[in-house]
Amino acid sequence: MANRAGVSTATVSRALRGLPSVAEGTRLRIVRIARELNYTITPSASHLASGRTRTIGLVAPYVNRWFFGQVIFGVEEVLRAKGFDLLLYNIPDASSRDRFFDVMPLRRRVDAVAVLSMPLSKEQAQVLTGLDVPLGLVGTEMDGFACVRIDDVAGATSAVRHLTMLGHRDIAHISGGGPAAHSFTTPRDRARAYHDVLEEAGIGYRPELEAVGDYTVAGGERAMSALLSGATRPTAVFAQSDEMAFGALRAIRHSGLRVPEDISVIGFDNHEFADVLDLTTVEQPVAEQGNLVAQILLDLLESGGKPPPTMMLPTHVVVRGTTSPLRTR
Amino acid sequence: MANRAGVSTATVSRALRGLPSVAEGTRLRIVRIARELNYTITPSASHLASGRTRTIGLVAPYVNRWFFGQVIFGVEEVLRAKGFDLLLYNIPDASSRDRFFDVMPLRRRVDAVAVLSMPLSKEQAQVLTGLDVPLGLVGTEMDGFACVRIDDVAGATSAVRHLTMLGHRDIAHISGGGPAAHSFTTPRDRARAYHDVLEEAGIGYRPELEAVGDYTVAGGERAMSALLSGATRPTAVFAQSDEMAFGALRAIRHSGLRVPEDISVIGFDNHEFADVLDLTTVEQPVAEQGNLVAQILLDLLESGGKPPPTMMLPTHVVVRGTTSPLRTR
DNA sequence: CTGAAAGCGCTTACAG
DNA sequence: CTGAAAGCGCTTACAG
Repeated sequence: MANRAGVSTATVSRALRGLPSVAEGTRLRIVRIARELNYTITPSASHLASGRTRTIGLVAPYVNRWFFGQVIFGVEEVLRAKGFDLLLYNIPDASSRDRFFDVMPLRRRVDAVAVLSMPLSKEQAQVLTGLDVPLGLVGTEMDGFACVRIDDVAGATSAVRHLTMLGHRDIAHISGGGPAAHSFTTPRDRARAYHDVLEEAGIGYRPELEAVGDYTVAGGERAMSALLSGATRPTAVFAQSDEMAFGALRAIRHSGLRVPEDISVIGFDNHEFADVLDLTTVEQPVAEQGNLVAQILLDLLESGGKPPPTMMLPTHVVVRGTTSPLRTR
Repeated sequence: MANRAGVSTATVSRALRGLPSVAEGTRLRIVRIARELNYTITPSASHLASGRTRTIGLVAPYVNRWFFGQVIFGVEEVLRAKGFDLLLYNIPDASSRDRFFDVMPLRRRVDAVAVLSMPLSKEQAQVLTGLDVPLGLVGTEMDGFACVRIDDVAGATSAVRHLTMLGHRDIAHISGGGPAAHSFTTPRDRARAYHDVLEEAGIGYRPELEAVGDYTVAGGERAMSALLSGATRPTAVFAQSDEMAFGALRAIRHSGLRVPEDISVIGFDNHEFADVLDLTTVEQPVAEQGNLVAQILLDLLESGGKPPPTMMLPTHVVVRGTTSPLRTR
């Protein structure tokens, strides 16, 4: 390529990267010849020489769930526009997670890392910090990461208040996260909001109105079935995710009860199917969180500096057909 | 690292890759020291020297739709197990597609490429072939690619036959793909099966019973609305995807009709929400197609050779609550 | 079983 | 504005 154009490889490199220190004529000629020869810079060689990979690592606990697909979409969109590549790591279970943090395939492979909504142990966070690249985090918060999230407390508060304002008092809660829930902000914050709203409404907390899902439809269905066979039948349910709310809808209808006449249901996320199933829910911007974290990482790469303060994106209740005022039986 | 262990870099390289030509004691010592020093081989240097990237490129038209999320999951799962990395490219629209094939960011970056269910022009296929790496294709078929797919004709045939066997004759069709449908196997094959089954059942084809969706819920809803306002009201509908079937269900219920009493609906895919919405559908293995294509590419990388013949995975009808025998009105 | 040496294809001071 | 040269961190014949 270089001798074909009659210049040194250094000049080819500079021309193709658009550095200003190349004569316009030279640049044009080199670019033309590069096209003719179908020549591309070899990224590995470039990385080795410059230290920059122009690649971002994306670590996700799931790639085949709606929320994560949306965030991945958002991240990829921004990266592609800037000519960055995306290396995707899916670590859906404990063993793959352990293996990932042990092997750390990201080492010397990426310029920055984005982690999608998942609980990280201190040790895991340290491994990432040890990469010595900008770190982003979506959906939760942690020291040393550039965080993009929603205010889960505010979102869940508005959901449960929606129910109390409709007159409901026997409000059940389908929580997420199981035993690890207390260590992860999402389930913890949403649960806290549920408790606080009941408290402030003078209703008080009744453990028999809580059941654990795992952010899946099946989990929500199981949780709702358990609630329905309890001593107090709730007149309303707050599910920590739409997927669990969908499961709850199924369980309620299976039991012969009607929504919202007998039981109101509100979810969280505004999943693409919330509209289809006419589910009242709390909307959060999802792809946007992906966009934002990618943009922040690219900025950090360009300008250096510390991670900016956490960005909180707004949520709001979308009222649809699964909630209605309490009817006295 | 090398001098820390008192050996040459060549030996470190050999030991860490587990080559047999290293004394056991030496290998153990090197591996231990590597752990202590948190040392990892720099992939770019390795690539530059060896020509192997241990990275697969995955090109998808969508990353935030159920089908694609499942396939990506399947591909990633196999790659991770083998220590390969996954570079993800999402090209959802014409402009990003053009740009992708023009810039070809995969060049000199990956050992193999998997393309997920999307129509490729001759030129685009040639660009990929020009990469000179093993190529995989999921969901459709093309020369030069290792293909993993289902038999769309067989799947759609079983769907439409399910309706004819229930006595339906006014069977509508919600097709996918719009104007480009004829150039892509998925919509074309499924449409052909619809026509053929009607033919063989002596029913014949009526254009007013066909409407175009675009594989989305909204598209299916629009298509169904159009069908309902047509001259002939269908008693059954075959939608080319579950997402479109979900939209159809909505449109039908909005119009005051009941499913399956007034209209039977069958979809295609067995989407995770088909069960939730009690939709009769044609199940296809999705993550498995991702597993398979990844495995084939890795095999090709190891053994060289030509792409194996197309693998066809089985489909079958899952009968749920949205289809029932024709009732005479 | 191990090492010295060349080379993979770039980028980056340095010099002019 | 451009080039020569060193160097990035590996792998791979080749030799022993």
